[in-house]
Amino acid sequence: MFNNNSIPMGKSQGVKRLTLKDVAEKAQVSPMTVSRVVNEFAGVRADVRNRVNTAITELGYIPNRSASVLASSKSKLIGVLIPSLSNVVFSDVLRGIYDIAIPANYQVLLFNTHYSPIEEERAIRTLLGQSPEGVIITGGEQTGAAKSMLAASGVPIAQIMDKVEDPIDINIGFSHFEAGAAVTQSLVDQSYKKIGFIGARMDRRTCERLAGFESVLSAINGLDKKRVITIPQASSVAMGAALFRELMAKTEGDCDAVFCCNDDLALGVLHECNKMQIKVPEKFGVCGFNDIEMAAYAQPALSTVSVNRYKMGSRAIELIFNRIRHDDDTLLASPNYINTGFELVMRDSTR
Amino acid sequence: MFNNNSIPMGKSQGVKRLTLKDVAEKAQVSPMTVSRVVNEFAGVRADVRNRVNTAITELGYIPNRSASVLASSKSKLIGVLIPSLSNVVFSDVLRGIYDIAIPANYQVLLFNTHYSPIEEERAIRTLLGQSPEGVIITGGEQTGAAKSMLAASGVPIAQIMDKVEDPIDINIGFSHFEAGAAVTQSLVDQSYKKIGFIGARMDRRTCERLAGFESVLSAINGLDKKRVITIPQASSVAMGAALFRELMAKTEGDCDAVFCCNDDLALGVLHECNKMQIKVPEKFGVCGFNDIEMAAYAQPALSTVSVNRYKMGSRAIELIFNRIRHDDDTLLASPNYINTGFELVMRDSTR
DNA sequence: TTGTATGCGTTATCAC
DNA sequence: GTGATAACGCATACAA
Repeated sequence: MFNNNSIPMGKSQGVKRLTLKDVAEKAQVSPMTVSRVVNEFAGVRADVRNRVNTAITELGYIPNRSASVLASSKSKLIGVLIPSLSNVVFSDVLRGIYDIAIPANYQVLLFNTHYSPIEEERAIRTLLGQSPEGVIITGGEQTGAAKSMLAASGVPIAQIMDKVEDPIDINIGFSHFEAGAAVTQSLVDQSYKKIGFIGARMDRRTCERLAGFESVLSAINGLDKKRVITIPQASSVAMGAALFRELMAKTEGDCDAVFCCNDDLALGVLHECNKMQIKVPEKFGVCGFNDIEMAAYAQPALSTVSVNRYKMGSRAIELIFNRIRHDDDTLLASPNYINTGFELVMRDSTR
Repeated sequence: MFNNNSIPMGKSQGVKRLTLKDVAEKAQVSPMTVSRVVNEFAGVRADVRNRVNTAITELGYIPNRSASVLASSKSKLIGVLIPSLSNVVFSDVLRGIYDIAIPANYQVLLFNTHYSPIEEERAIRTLLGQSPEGVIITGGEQTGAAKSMLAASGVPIAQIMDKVEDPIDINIGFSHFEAGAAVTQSLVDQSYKKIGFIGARMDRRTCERLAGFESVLSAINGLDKKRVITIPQASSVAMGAALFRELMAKTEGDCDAVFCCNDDLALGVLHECNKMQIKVPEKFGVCGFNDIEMAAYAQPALSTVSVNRYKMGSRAIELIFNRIRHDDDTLLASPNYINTGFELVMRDSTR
C-alpha cells in the first residue's frame, strides 16, 4: 500500500450563495414570481416562466431548503433509524424505503443506532430538529423519553421489523416469537430430538425467536438449556462457527439440530459441519433465519425463514405518506398494524 | 400472510413548535442566552445555565435546525452519494463514514444514485439545496453539470472508490485497472492457460478491472474474447452461476480459470462447479473480488482481492473535516489523492 | 455576563 | 397574473 500525495486545492469558502433575488433581478420579476416558478405553481404566464427558468439555469440557482423549510414548515424529509448498516436485513429495508421516498420527492435522513436505545434517543433528538414529516424506527424498545418525543412531534411514526406491544402510531412487522416457534415445531416434526439454539447480538427480535423456540420445546419436554448458546456480540459467519464449536463442546455432541438466529451464523455452522465431517441433514439439522441470497447456494442449501424485508420498508413509508396526505381525514386513513408475515423455506440442511 | 388492521390514531398536525423564546420566558432570560446555552458557549453564568437547561428539559425544547442553518450557514451536514444500497461494498464504506461523522456531530444525508449519472445529478441538486459542508461521491463519472455544481458549491468534495483521472477536489481509492491486472497476472503465474472473465453491472470500476485483465492477457497473447462474459444487469450469486454456464457453453468448456468482477458472482461460479463436478482449483481456477466475509467460508475457500472499504469511507470524511477546519490555511491542508490499495488473497479456489 | 437589533432566504397572505 | 410585506426561528454583531 502506498499513497500518491499531491498539493491540495485549498478551495475558498467565500462563495456567495445565489438567492431568489438574484434570479429575480436577472429575469426582471419579483422574487415571489421566481418562487412560484421554482415550486411549479400554476398561475404564472408562460413567457414569464420561461424568462425565469432561463435565468435559473444560466445562474445555476439552487433553492435554499433551510429557508424554505423555515418559512413553510414542510421539510420533505423522512427520518429513518436502524440499528445496523452492515446487515443485509437493513439494506433491503432501506431499499424499500428509498424506492418509495425518492420518487415522491422526499429525502431520507438515516441514523444508525448501533442497537443502543441511548444512541437512538440522541438520534431522535437530532432528527426532530430537522422537522421531519415522518419517522421510521426499528422495533419498540425506545427509551421513555424517546417515545414521548416521537409522540409529541405530531408526525406519523412507523415502528418496523417487529410486532410491538404498545405501538406509538403505525406498526409494521411480524411476530418473531411465532416465527421462532414455527421453525422449532418444523424441526420437531422432522423428528430431530435434541435441538439447540445459537444466537448472537440478542436484540429484542432475536430474544423473541428464542422464546418461541423455548416455548415449543418446553411443551414437549425437549428443552435443555445446555443447548442454548447465545452471545451479545454481533453475528457473523465466523461467529456461527465458533458458537457451534461451543455448542458441541458444552453438550459433548449430544445435539442433533440447531436453529440459528440468522443465516450468517447458520452458514458458519454449515462450514464447521463440513470440516468436522458431520453429515447434514442426516446426522445434524441446521436452520437459519432471513433467507439471504447465499442461503440457497450453501452446501447443502440452507433451510431458513423468509421475511419481507423490502416490503416492511416500502409499506412503512407508504403508510406514512397516507397519514401525511389524509391527516385530518380519519376515514381515509390506513390501518396501524400490518403483519408482513414470514415463510419457512425448508431446503437441504434439514430433513 | 394476513393483516391485523385496526383503527388509526389520526394525529393532529397542529403541534405548535417550541422556540427559543418559549424557553427564554420560562427561564426568565433573553432568547440569546438560551441560544448560548444550547450551543454550549462558555460565557454563561452557571446558575443561569442551569435555569435554562431545566427549562429546556421541562418543555422538551428541540432547536430548529433549519433556522439555525439559515442564520449561521453551518449545516453540520455531509452529503453522500453511492450507486447502491444492496451491496456490502457500500455498507462498509458507509460504516466508515458514519463512524467518523456522527461522533463529530455531523449528519449524513445519503443518496442512492442507482449507477445512473442522471439520477446522480438530480441528487446533487437536491443535496446542494441543503447546504452541506462536504460531499462524498462515488467515482468520477459525473455529468458535466454535476461536476460544475459540485465545484461551484465551494465545499470539499471527495470522490471515492476509484482513482479518477481529473478529480474535482479530494480523491480516495485505488486503481481497479491495476487490481484487475494483478489478479490476472497471478492466475497466469499459477499456470492457468485459458482464463476467462465474468462481469455484471459493468460500471466504470468493473470495466477498469476488465481492462487490466485484457492488458495482461494481450501482452502474452492469451486473450480470447469468447472467454469474456459481461452483462449490464446487477450481479448476484444466481447471476454468477448463469454467466458461468454461458461461459462454458460459449467456449465449449475450453477454459481453465475465471476472474469474476466480484465475490457474489464467484460464489455462484463455485456453486455451479460443485454441481457440475468440476474440480476447483485443479481443473478450474476461480478468483473473485472484494473479499466479503463469505469468501473465506466458501467450499473451497475463495481466492479474491481485499480492498479497504471501511477506510475509503473513514478517510474521505476525515479529509473533508480537515478541509473544513483548515480551509484558509493551505499549509495545513491534506493531500488530495490517497491510494487505499488492494491485496490479493489467494485461497483454495486457485492453485 | 447578558440583552437588542438585524438579517439569513424563503413562503403565506393579501393587495393590486 | 404579479408584487409588497411580514413572518419563520435562530445566530451574528454589537451595545450595555
